[in-house]
Amino acid sequence: MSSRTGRPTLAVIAEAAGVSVATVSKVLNGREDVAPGTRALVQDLLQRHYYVGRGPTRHPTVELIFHGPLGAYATEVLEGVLDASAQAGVAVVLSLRPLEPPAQRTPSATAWALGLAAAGRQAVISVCNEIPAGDLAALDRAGVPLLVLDPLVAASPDVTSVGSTNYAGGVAAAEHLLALGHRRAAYLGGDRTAACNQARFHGFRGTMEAAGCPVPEDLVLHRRFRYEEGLAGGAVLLDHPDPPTAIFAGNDEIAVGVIETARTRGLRVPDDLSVVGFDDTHVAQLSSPGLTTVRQPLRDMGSVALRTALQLAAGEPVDSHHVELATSLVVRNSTAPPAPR
Amino acid sequence: MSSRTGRPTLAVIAEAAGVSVATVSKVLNGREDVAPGTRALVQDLLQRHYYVGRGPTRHPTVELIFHGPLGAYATEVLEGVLDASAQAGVAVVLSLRPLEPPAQRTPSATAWALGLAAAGRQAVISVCNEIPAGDLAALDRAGVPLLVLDPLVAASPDVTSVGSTNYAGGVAAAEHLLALGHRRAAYLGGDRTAACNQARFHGFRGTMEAAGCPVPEDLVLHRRFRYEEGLAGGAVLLDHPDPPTAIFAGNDEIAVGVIETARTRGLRVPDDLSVVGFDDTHVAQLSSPGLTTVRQPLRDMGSVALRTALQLAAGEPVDSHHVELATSLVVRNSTAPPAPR
DNA sequence: CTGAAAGCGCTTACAG
DNA sequence: CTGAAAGCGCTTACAG
Repeated sequence: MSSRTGRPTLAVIAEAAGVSVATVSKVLNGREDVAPGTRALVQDLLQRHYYVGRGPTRHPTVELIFHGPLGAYATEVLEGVLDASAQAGVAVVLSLRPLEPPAQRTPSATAWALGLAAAGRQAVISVCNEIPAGDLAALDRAGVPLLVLDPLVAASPDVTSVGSTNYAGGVAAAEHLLALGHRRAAYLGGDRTAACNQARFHGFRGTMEAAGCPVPEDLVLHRRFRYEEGLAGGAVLLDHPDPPTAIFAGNDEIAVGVIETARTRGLRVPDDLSVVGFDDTHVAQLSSPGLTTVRQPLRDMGSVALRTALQLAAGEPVDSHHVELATSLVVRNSTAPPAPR
Repeated sequence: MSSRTGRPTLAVIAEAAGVSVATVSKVLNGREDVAPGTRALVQDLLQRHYYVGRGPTRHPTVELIFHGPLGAYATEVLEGVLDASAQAGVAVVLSLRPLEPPAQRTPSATAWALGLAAAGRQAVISVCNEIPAGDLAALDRAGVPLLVLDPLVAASPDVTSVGSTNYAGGVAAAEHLLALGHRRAAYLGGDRTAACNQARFHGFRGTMEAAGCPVPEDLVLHRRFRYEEGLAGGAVLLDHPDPPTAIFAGNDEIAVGVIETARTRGLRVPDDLSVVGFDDTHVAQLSSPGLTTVRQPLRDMGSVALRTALQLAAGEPVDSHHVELATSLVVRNSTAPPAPR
């Protein structure tokens, strides 16, 4: 019947419960001044009738924003966010917001942020981006909290963010290669300005250096986090008159590109060249040979991001404005001791 | 000021426009009985004040549902859906709904569908699934239209769906291999019951047969659309006493698995074995050698799906309860003439 | 084409 | 702890 009549109203519930509309309203709004028995009864009836009210607050949503093309990285993050959101009973609205010069952006940052607030977003999760100051201010004015996942710029105290231990990951990659006996290793990274890229590089270079195997400057390349850059950057490194015996790539896609370039030159991986990636996305598993890589717990990062975003939305204090989840080395078949000279 | 006062109300707009609240309400609801000048004025003011009203209908959303783990396939579909949704001004809520036995499902189909309706979903897009009859009926009762993208079961007139020309894709794969001179080809497909898998297989087998090169029954395997199945299924096919010179895989992931298995056996692709995939996702490009594959326009399918879903939501008639977008063969380096015997 | 007035669904300050 | 009553934001049938 209630399906015939459309959505149930408070009046219907009140009628069924034998209480006033006001009381039902109180239960709905979590007021304290309701007797436990009454509350339980009303809550039960609300459920039974699939009461849903109106307005977006009844159906909380979080906006998850990616800024570039979606790849294997996005996929893992997404699964983590969706897992946590299902548990929290929050819907996730996905959107793509390419990073354009502010002037070209439509709608303006203000309209965009107000639109999100109006649509009832509890919070915004922005993945892997250097969020424009304009957007940040607009979100703030609109009262929508922001959480940055895997921030591209060093974590500022103004912005809450979740990342992984990129520096430690770089250290682990170096230690692995050193243990195998490599003394001459190269770094082929992603965007020079990205904090994660910098941290990976510094962990790697510092560890190699401390072991007496400094990474020569001309074996360090910062490109972009893409397969094509692995292809091209790998070629540059392998063209070196004294080429490296191992290459640590800024992410898995770059690593797979390097492997492909090695292959086209008749080099065998790992016999003639060792390659280490970063991320441990699906592409690392599909790679041939299987890619030794530094695993980022992207799924967990997604889950933590969502939960933290909801904390911010609820006005609860967060433990720290930036947390990092642990990376770990996953050894597969793309690394081996260097070929004897 | 309006930011201080919270969201603007109709009264604010009416005041600013010098008309009554009733008139503003009419403009908002698209009523006819408003003078064009008045309408324009009010609409302008509504914009300026970022009027947003309340209730979900002001902020239309479409629910996009995936049923398995997200992979490269999902990524492409997603981008297409998001493209179209940005243009249409509709938010996309993403969710994962694993296909479990109905009894184990929480919440029940009814509660789930009513929840979607209550949250204001204009429509549901379900990707690649055999939608349980219970869900279907529940959505229907809740008044939420459903669109299936790449349906796993043959398109029934009750359900609107968007797919691609799988049969033609199978034909194209066969023709390509035949043109290269292959006479003994195998099929390593995905789920036997999936309509898309069946269509690919039948197009392939029929074309091979018509050319006088029937595909032997023991060179046909239906497994699942996964890399691991390519690994294992490829081994079975290559273990055949009279192994095929080419394998047509049900999707790219399977194809990459086959290539890997070939490699571990010292077979070179394409010299010793040709492999054709299906989908042309990112994994086909990352594959080494680059994978020859039948391209599904997954992005376009996503866009069409969203637009069609909105048509259904608006009660507009759709051209056909099922449309298929064209597949096309993308030739890369995993196919070549068979090695001379 | 416009708006006064009645009404709907909900919330809240307050009396009991 | 409960609910009558006032009020808010919006919609709509209807009079002009």
